[in-house]
Amino acid sequence: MKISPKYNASEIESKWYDYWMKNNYFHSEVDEREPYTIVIPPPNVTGVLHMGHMLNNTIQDVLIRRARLLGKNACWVPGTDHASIATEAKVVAKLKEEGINKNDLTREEFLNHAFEWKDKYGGIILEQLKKLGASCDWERTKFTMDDDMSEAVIKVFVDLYNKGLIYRGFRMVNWDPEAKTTLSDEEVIYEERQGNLYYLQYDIVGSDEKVTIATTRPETILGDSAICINPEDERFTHLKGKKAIVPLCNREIPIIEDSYVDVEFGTGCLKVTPAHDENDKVLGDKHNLEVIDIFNEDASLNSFGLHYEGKDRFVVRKEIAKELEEKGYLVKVEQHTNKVGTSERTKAVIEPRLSDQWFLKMEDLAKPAIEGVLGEDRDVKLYPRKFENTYRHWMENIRDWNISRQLWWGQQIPAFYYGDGKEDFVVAETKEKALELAKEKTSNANLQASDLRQDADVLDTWFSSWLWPMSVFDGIRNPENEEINYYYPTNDLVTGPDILFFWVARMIISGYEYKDTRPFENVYLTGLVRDKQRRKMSKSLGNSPDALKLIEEYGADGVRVGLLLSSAAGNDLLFDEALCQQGKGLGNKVWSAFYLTSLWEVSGEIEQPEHSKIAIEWYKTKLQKTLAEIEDHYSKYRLSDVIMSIYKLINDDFCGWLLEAVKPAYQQPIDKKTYDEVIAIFEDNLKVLHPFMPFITEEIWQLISERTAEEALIIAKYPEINEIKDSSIIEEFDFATSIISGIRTIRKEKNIAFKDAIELYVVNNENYTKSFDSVIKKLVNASEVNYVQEKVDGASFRVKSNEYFVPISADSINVEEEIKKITEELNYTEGFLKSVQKKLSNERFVNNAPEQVVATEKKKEADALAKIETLKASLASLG
RNA sequence: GGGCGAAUAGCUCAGUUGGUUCAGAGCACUUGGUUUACACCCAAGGGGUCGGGGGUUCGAAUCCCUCUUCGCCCA
Repeated sequence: MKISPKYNASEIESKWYDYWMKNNYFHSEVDEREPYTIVIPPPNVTGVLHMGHMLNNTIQDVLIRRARLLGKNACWVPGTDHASIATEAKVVAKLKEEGINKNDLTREEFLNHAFEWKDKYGGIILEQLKKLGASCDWERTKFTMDDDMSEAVIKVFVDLYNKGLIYRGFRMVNWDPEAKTTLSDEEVIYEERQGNLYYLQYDIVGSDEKVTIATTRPETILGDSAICINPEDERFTHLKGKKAIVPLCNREIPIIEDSYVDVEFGTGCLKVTPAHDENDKVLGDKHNLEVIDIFNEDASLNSFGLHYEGKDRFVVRKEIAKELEEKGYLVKVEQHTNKVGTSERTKAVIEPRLSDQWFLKMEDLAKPAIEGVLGEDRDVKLYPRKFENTYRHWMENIRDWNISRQLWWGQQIPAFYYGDGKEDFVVAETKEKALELAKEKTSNANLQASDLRQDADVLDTWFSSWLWPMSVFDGIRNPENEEINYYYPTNDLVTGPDILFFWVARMIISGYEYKDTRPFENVYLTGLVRDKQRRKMSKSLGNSPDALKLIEEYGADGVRVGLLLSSAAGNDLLFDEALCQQGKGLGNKVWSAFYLTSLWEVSGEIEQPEHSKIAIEWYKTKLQKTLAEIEDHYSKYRLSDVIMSIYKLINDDFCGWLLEAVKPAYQQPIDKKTYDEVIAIFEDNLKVLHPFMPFITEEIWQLISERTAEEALIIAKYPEINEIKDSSIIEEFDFATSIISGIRTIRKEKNIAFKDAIELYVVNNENYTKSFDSVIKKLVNASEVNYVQEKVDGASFRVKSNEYFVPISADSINVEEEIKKITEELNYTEGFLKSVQKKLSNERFVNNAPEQVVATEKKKEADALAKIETLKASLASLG
């Protein structure tokens, strides 16, 4: 068959993806083989592929494809996450564009819009993953709000409630006034903001005294319920037991004492606003203070805001400062930088707010998950290990998880209220069951379903994704089903360290709680993808390349290799398109090597030449050695080292040395034995490379010979890894490459064209094998390798204590230069010898160092001495 | 403010229990070359006081102390 000298990625990639799909290679079913399972970190259902996804999913695909080649039953479960806040925000924004206000819709109407949106945009990202070559079992695609997935979530909620682990609490939460919902601590991003520190004067009841406090939020004075001083602070002793008057609203508040107050900060005197600050809430509880909430849910002021009622907090901040100034309460304003919490999704400034929320008690649940990761047997292993410390710190200081969100898009909390009392509710999986429970609890048999009102809140998105590895196999609803028993626990999880706590830790927790086992054995934490200037890739900076365009330009294979070449686990990846170029370059190299073999005319008539025989023998050993190295890298999840080893194997060893050694002369046929062996080697190379470059390897595999569907590369058998009994051939070959390099250098220095054959003379002091002479002759175009006892006139070089001579015409020999070169080499070697001998003459070294270390030093000494002797002999003959 | 981690070639990083895998890789750079697979190529080469200082040791990139700089997480 005629092979194109150029490789066309985009055409070939879609061809093979279709072929793989058609033959159902990605699909997995329970069978007797060993399972290998990965669940995808479900991307947001409305998301589009970005560089982080590319990295992440390439790694997963490499692991899955490798497992498939190793004969395991590989199952990669794909899916998407409903991403409550992010998606709801997008739907609200879209409705707004259409002139529809969310608040004018019923819950059902809104959800209809949301599902419409999801059906339209959801899953785009999964289609994009296919372009990357992701070999997911698409028949298993899941969505965190599928009916069965939601059922599992509700079941778990009810179960945890019944275990007493879920409770309702009036707590200070992070309130996003824009999305009008609670955020978990992890969804709050703290930013440094330039603000003001306002110094305000409060009058003291029954005296002319005043007290000055400093605050960054003057609008909250309307919610003040105390002034607090440090009892040790002598400046304020005279205020003890007195009362102050809040400016503008003229409320009397107590002056309390607490050592919490930092005497250094501001005036050393603090206003206490329990409704609007976490620390103040603690103080308020301790001192039994009134709680005055001055905000509406959109952070505009309510009736406690007096004449500011209805105005936004930031507007009020400016206006109230002005009013306070006019009325003489404002002493001064200082510039002040403080950290402000903002919403990860809406960017709105977070308002600490007291409200009724649902919480999950974490302390006991976390214990097995701490032991699982940090215990001695490392039941769950984190790669790289440095994340274990971070994990420990978080898990040991874990706080209860606020699982309710004031949204509609998500699983509605299955709590049903039958009255107005705080405890007038029941928790059940369905309304029917709830009614039964409510009847029991109230002893009111006449209670109707219509009397029950379900909690309006939904559950935090992570409350569904923390069950992901179990729920995708229906392991919550049917805990003993065949699939969960087979595929769970899964093997590897690949994700970013930014969701170590959001997601990974919680899956570990739920795994131990519901299956009493780890959810996965290994967690590979990738780094973040950054640009060359180390900036995070983001839409707003516009520094994120279009993933699909990259694939178009470099091919999926090229992008995959480019991404992995520089991404050691846990290290940030500084993305540079040049890396994709390198990836594409490897593809071209492989293709061109294949093209070369396709040009060969094979003859059964000729014998295998010596140089081919020995080179193939060497490569086979080298391949085994590399396979072992690769295995070691895989076991440590060092995928960038794996691909680098493969890169060197194919680029240098296979193309650079082996093919050059066996390549027949122009228009000469190749012997059949060599051809067959090279093709077999090529096939092994393709298998090793397949997980990284699935498309081009399959293409070549199928072109090498006609294959049935059962013989496709994607399901081929990975090369066997055998222990190398004798690796001396590798060292001998390395010696040969040094000789070859030496001759190439001479050719370059003396301007000898490659087509002009040279003669080579050797003084074989090392007693080095002659096995590779045929290879050397071929690769340097030497007509003869002559073994001699004495120096020969011409250019020379040395490998260890062996001397090599290439006779050249007398006028191109520069004796002075030769002398200089050899003298330099001699000086270096003598210096080296000196340092070795110094060591060896140190009695303490000889007595204390291990025998082997001393032995190697002695060997160094002997080698150096031998070399010095040859160098001196050379000098003598020259001079 | 608390915790964790990092600093090695121009860049990105390896370097495991102190000693032949100890100063390495890839890229970039310089020089030369079409040699009938590949210029998306090949060959040869230059380049580092292992962040600074101190200590332990026969021996330190590696262990300890200290300083400097940077990153991440949490409050």
